[in-house]
Amino acid sequence: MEDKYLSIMQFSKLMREVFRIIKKRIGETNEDDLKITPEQIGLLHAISMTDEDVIQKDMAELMGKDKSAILRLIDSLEEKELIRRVVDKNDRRKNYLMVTKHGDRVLKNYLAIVYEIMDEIQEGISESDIATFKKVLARVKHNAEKL
Amino acid sequence: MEDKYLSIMQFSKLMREVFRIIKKRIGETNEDDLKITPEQIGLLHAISMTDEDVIQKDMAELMGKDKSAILRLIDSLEEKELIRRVVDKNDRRKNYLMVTKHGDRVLKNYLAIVYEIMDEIQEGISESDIATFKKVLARVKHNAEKL
DNA sequence: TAAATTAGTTGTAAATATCAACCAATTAAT
DNA sequence: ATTAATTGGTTGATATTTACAACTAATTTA
Repeated sequence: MEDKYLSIMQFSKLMREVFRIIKKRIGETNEDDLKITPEQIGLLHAISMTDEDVIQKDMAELMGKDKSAILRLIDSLEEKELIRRVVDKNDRRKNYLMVTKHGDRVLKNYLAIVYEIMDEIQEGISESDIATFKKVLARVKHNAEKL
Repeated sequence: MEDKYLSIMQFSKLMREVFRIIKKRIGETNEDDLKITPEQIGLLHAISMTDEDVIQKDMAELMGKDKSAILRLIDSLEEKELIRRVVDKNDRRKNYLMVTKHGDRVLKNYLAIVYEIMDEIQEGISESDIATFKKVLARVKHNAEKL
């Protein structure tokens, strides 16, 4: 009956599974810098990926979270010296979010582990199926944004 | 560079987006019974879907969470009278988890909304692409379980 | 019968989230 | 130009979820 639908429940579980694997691998490296929560790395990654410099408000919108939630994530990233708040000279209400060198390094190392896992997780799946998967995902994302 | 990989970060964001939409739609219905968290409905759904009667330990394994986390989710579901704990007569350590009529009703109504959203979210995607998507997902899940 | 295992519970602590109230800086309106 | 409104960020309060460890009670195994 629900066969034609993507199952959001199964999605959630898969995500938990993947983050469990990431956590395990990170633990094995003994690199304390990498011991960072999914939410924190997600935000760091998002800040690092944007084409333009961003302020806190931008990230709240981009991540689809309340500005206070973002603020606290930023606090935790700043405490770990992975990013820095830089006040806009022209509009002193705004904090630009800058990734530190250390932040770059940590992100890179983290992603290396993630890609390693992704390689294993995608084993046996053809490139064209991966492409289709990504195409569907992009479309779903597009459709979802309008709702 | 990271083009051949599925992006776990984007995945997370999409999931948040979908749950945001669900929450919004639920809010519009004004049905208080449906105001239930994603984790709670996820567990209710999982309990309802199993072929055999399950105990708490089973759900912890199935959901990939600590047994105490499951226990507290069960507490919250029981408080809302969506499920009931029933002690096994032969082994009094075990609690079978039974979905109440009310629980069935709430789950059904919730899923109706989810399916409605899924219809909109899958618009413009061919059935064969959806099928491929699900195939990939199943394979990913399978691969992930071994790690 | 004693020891080990199993299922569930409780305490504690951390992380995340939202909402509302608030301040300070900036912009718009009268 | 002064007041009013808006904007970006912060704080406080509260709720949910999670894991880990220590524990109890019931059942099995030795």
